[in-house]
Amino acid sequence: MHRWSELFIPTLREAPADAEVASHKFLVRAAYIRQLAAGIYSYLFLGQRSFNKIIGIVRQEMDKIGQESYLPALHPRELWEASGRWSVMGDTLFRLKDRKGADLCLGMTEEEVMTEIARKELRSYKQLPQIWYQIAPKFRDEPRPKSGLLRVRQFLMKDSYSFDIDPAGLDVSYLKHYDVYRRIFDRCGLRYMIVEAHSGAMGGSESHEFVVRTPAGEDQIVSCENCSYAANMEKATSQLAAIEDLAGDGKPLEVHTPGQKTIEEVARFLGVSPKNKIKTLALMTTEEDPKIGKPKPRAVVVLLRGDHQLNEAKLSTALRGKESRPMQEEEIQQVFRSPAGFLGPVGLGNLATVKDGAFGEGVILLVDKALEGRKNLIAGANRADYHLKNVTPGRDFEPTAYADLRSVTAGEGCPNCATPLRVDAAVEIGHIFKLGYKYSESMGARVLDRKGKEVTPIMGSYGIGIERILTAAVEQSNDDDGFWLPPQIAPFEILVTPTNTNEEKLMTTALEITSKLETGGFDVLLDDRDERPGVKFKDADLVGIPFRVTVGKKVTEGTIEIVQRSTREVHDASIDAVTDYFQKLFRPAR
RNA sequence: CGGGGCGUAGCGCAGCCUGGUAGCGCACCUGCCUUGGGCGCAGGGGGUCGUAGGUUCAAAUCCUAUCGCCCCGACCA
Repeated sequence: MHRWSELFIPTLREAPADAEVASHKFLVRAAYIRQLAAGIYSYLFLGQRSFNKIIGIVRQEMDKIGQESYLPALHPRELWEASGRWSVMGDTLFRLKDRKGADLCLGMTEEEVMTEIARKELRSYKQLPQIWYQIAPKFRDEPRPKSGLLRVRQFLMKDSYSFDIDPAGLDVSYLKHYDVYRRIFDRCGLRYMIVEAHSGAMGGSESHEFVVRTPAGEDQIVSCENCSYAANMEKATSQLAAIEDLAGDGKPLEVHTPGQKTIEEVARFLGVSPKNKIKTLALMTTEEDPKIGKPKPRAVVVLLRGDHQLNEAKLSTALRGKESRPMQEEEIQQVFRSPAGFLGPVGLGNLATVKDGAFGEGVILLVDKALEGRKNLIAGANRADYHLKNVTPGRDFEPTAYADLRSVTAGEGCPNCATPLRVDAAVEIGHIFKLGYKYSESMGARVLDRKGKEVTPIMGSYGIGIERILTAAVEQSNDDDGFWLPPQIAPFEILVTPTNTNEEKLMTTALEITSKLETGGFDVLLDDRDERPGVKFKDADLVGIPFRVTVGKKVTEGTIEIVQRSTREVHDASIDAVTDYFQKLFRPAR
């Protein structure tokens, strides 16, 4: 029997001053977690119990499609160099040296280790498909840990990896995960959405995120309330209302725009809408120079409609997976021979073209599709205090390529049905995606197919953030006094509260009810502390347990109270009927 | 990485500007009292003022450095 008086549940009356989001405040106040360092948390008794419940559900469902394993968190550098991620991951990868000076890192995910096992052990198509998973800590040296458990440097992840002989096989493994994830999140009692996601630059063909809408979230998701369209911001597209082009049929014409640098300033100065203006962004990327075998900088110019925002994930896709950064002032001078603020595409020499799917020499000029077919736009003249009128893409400059580069905003038309889209913040709790051949190829995993030919297995990878399930649940269900969890993931399902432990009748009844409920298969916590009722009720409201049985004065009439935390609904039940009551209530969920 | 803020008892904070005995509320311990929404009275314990250096007769307070934590930004040229 779990007696509160003997347990370590240090609830707090006040939240730590630096807690901003509800889940952070309440998980600390309710004694689920304590912070050890930035983005690093200890899980106390209640928190760990809740995580164990979540892990239990995840494990039970994952066992239906995969095999559990447990991989090291400490990885040798060589493994990550083989996949190329040692350099790609930058400072987000925790790195350390052992006593001999050998480089190691702490795993962020385990593609390398899983693929290493596959490379060494898998020989034949007969061994495929495989789905291997684990539930283990992951480490990421986030530039900015924040929001309690939402963005941390160490966290628990269920990660799984599939190996298939061909893309059709991958489709099956992917779908299995899709279905199992739905069961997992359903069982965890979350209200979640499934959205199309950016699959990363390297060959990922399909990807879905499982998200929970909450203002505390860091993801932006775009969804349609009319049809089923839903995607995250990195992937979302929309239909745009037609824009009336400015009149004019001449060649580009310089106009004096003294000191007018920003889109808004220029538009106001010229009396036009930002929608008739071109936004010119100057960026630098790096690429391998085949002649010298070393990376060299490469200029990228991006054009967007004046009121649109660049989406970096889409840009990265358009650049074949390369990262980029804004140009420095000197670099802008070099490429444009113009101060920032008056940049434009007209007259840019040395533009790259695309041949055989690769960029040729020169400046890469990427133009957002929203500018395709537009006419008579305003753009910078590459000269201080001047802009150009009558700029028409395709006539006055030739883009290297048109691409979808902009972020969708709320109210734009759904790509399927034109209904205005909504944009919401959300927490990502799960992500599945088709990796393709990236790791199996780079790390040299090969199997023989039916014909005895060597082929590279195709992979998928799939993650679930354990802590985020709890965090999202708290964000979804809280009020001023605390939060309530779905019984399936709550540390306890029922809290039994005798209002006065000094009254023998109350205590014996509370003990009796507690043990009956336990016998009935419920997880029960008995609040046997010698505290005033107010204190116990406040704690009861705080700690996330979805039901409370109050044992008070009415025991003399053979009655106790059952309180549902979510609604605060109270009803009386006879002492003998308590177990029955919960059995009926819980049966649908069990 | 850029900008801002904060480090004083377990938690929340005051004191710092204007240098001179380290305080308040909650929590904790003891006793009494109370028992349906963080009750009351009395007594008590607990702090290297983040760390290091400097200025000074004297530093929580002024100066410098450093570490930690939080927030905003890191795209609109």
